[in-house]
Amino acid sequence: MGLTKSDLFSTEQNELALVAKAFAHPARVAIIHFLLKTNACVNGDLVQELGLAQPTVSQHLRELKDIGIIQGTIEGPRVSYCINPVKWNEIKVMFNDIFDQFKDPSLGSCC
Amino acid sequence: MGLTKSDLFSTEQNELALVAKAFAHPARVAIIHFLLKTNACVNGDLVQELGLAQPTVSQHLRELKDIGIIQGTIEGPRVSYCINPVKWNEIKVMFNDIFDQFKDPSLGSCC
DNA sequence: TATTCTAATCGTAATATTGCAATGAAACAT
DNA sequence: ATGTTTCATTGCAATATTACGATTAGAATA
Repeated sequence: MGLTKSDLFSTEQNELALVAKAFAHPARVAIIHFLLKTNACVNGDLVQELGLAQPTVSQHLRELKDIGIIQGTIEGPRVSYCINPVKWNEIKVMFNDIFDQFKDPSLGSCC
Repeated sequence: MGLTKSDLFSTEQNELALVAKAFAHPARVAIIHFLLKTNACVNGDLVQELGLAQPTVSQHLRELKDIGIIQGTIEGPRVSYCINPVKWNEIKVMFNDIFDQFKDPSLGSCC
């Protein structure tokens, strides 16, 4: 069906799934990488960097913005995007919460 | 088009995107949560837990298995799934690598 | 062997995602 | 004002994902 049954799951589970989607496409990972490296950039730079058409890049940027992981400000005819520090930290905490929940059962593990 | 242009991106970017997909659906997050909590379980338990049909759960399990984040062993008529400790650690490192690449520009940030 | 139980697979329908050409909007320059 | 530059939006085609009913495969048991 392609329709996720969000109501079956907890708010945390839905939220994590949403945030994970930011990283779930290589183009968006590449955008995040680039933003981390340059600490601010514009759409045009990314079109060069990624090799995707301008509307495609713009769309990925909007998704990242909707998720909240990046933010943008208008600079004359350009737009500057950068990582949202607060959200970034929230996401980091969310993932580390999960990662740390796993206790390696070194004493006779499961399967 | 719906066709990801993987060849435009680096191996790391594609790999991270692939792994992120494990977390990019609330049902899979719920499965991971459950596996973390119980440290091993079977498909049937998950059908109860998730409220999704058995084939749907089975499909999500296979995706998680394909990604490598979980592993399963046959136990009579049942299958026991659990977290793959090695892969789990790899994924943890991958995400933390990215998370730690961000230096908060507290001194006059970007946008 | 026949039955039963559990989970995987197949087939299919519906929705989501990815990508781009064309177009639009906003700021700036001439 | 007209053109230019930069990015967003629209509209559409193609592929991917999600979900489930029906069926199949495999193991345990009667």
